[in-house]
Amino acid sequence: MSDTPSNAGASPAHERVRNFIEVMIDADHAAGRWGVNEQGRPRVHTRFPPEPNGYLHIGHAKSICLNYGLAVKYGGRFNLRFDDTNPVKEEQEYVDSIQNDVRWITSAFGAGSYDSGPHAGGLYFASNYFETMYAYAEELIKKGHAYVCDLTGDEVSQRRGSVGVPATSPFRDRSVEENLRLFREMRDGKHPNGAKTLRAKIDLASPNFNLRDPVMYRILHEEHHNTGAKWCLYPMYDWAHGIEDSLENITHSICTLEFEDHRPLYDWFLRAINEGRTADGSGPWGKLIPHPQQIEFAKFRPTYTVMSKRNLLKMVQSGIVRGWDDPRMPTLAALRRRGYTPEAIRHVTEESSATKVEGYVDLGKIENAVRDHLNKVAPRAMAVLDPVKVVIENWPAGKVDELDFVINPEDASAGTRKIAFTREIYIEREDFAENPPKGFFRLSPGVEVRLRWAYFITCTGVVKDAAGNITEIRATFDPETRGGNSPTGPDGKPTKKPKATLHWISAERCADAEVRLFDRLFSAEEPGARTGNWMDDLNPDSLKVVRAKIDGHLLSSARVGEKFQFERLGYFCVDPDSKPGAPVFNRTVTLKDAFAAESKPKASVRMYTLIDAARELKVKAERMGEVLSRSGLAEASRAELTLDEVRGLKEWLKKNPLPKV
RNA sequence: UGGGGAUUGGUGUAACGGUAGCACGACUGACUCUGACUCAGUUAGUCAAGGUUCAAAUCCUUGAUCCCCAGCCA
Repeated sequence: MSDTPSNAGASPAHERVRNFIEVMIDADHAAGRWGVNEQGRPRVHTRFPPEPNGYLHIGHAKSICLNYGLAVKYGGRFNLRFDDTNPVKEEQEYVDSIQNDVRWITSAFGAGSYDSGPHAGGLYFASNYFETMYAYAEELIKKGHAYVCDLTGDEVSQRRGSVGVPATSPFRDRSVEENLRLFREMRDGKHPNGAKTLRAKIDLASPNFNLRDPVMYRILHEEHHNTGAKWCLYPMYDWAHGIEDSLENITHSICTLEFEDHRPLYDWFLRAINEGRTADGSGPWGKLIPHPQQIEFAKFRPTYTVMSKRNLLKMVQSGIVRGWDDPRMPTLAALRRRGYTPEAIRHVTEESSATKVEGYVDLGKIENAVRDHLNKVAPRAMAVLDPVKVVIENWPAGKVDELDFVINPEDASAGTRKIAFTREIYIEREDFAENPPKGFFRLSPGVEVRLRWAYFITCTGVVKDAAGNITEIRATFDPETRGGNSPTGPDGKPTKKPKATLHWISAERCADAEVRLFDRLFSAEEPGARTGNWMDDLNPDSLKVVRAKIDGHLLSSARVGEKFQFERLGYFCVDPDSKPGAPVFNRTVTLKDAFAAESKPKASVRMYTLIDAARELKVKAERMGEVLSRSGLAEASRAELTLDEVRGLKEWLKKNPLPKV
């Protein structure tokens, strides 16, 4: 992996550490498994296999980066495969959006994508393998490993058995001939939906319920987005998936943790197909087919959001958000629209590494990754979200001074451009205080501040309306400070050092723009943990729209998708809703704000409340520390504590143990 | 109560019988024409109890807690 600027999201630190999958690959390689590629490295061929039944979200991005990253790291290949075995839930719209999103995320590697470049393995559809899968199924019937079952779905459920009680099916012992005949009838549309299934004959008493004769095929008289009306018989995931991997000669079939107890089934199916097959193809069944290794890892779950397709769909359909790409959503389409970069997403997903530990990823960590990347690449501009007018009393009316504005202090090659300074300007309302609180060092009466790249000004007074609201600030400028530089004394050192530098906009040369300020969609780290209903934790203020004063040059030059840092405010991205002359900006993320953070109530202030809450946990005090460390989330939810508060509480308890009971 | 997983600072993650390290956060300070960035420093951890060993996060035993599993979804 190179360290090109486009690759800046990847820190060398975490590339040094191998995740458990890489450890496994290296160990397998040492044992001679999988063979080698052209470069003599372990052969690695991965895939990302989404079902096209929804939009991809940031959790999928982790899987994409993991799989694609492995291919890049080992000089292997990566396939995008649609696992489209259930026509009821799948749509072409999703097929299109997923391809777009996978291309976008993989672009962060600077090494092509699934369909171009050195690691392109190609684009595949499980539905294109239906014929082969069908042939393998007949083979299993002939080998006595599968049978047609006439039980209905309800009957199967009733007969599933339970812990220690085996399942039953009266159709288990049909002859091969009868099974074959019935299975062909199923394929030929002779039976209605649900009338019959093909089941694998494994073990009705298995403690692993997935092995209690799982269904391989169900009848679904349904149009498929790819195969149309050709089939009315569709394979189930467990039967289909291993075959898909095998046909594509995948080495490592990476999926999420909930499939761990499907792995025995994955292996059973592949072994059943390979039974009687030989390396050279001699014998009745032909050549052995590849048997990939299924590996499971924990999902990527950010705090302050919901991730399941069902819930995301509900938000879209109920109008909580404006669509799948509403910038508040965790979908990749939304993140892209909001201004996130694929490099930042890659960085944060890789930083959390592939493990088997299920946890949450702080949303703050994700936000931090975008800040880091955008700080390096985003050109600066000035905008005032909540303007208040400042009149420079000693600046001649009508005079315009063209000053130099540094486009990106982090990138000297970005250069400078001109900005206009005039008698009337706007500054941010929160940058002025008539009676400044302690620690406030922005503009207030009698105080001198610097205007970024412009002049030092000193506040001389305010103008108020009848209600006492400040409508205008009066100030004077210092002509010796042009460009924002202090005059220097005889020793060459600056004679003035204002404590604050404010952003500003010329009132005479500015433009108006809609700016959409997003906040987290939910007010709880784990929506629904408290009440069981995630809707209860919706943040009513997740979207705020303001009319802002922006740098005049942005009016004509800003293009959809373009990203800026509005100095001192955050990173912003031009939304597709923009019209010529009427740009719309999305706030991707704010800048860190140490002053604002300091103004928040300290955790210790609320500690007594927390102790009370802790007692209400109704857990023995002597076990409090343990309970909080292990099941803190659930208990805290019941006590309506936030995670931050639990952390504070844990620290407090360390220093002040509660009395033993 | 069956099966499958998991547990290391606030969070995430390394260490694979031999110095518990890294990143992020938080806190201090320095720097600064963004209260940003950057830099320096501080803070803080092996789920518990036994056992094996010169030596245990790592091996053994017992227990605790959390997650997943009885779709003709994936």
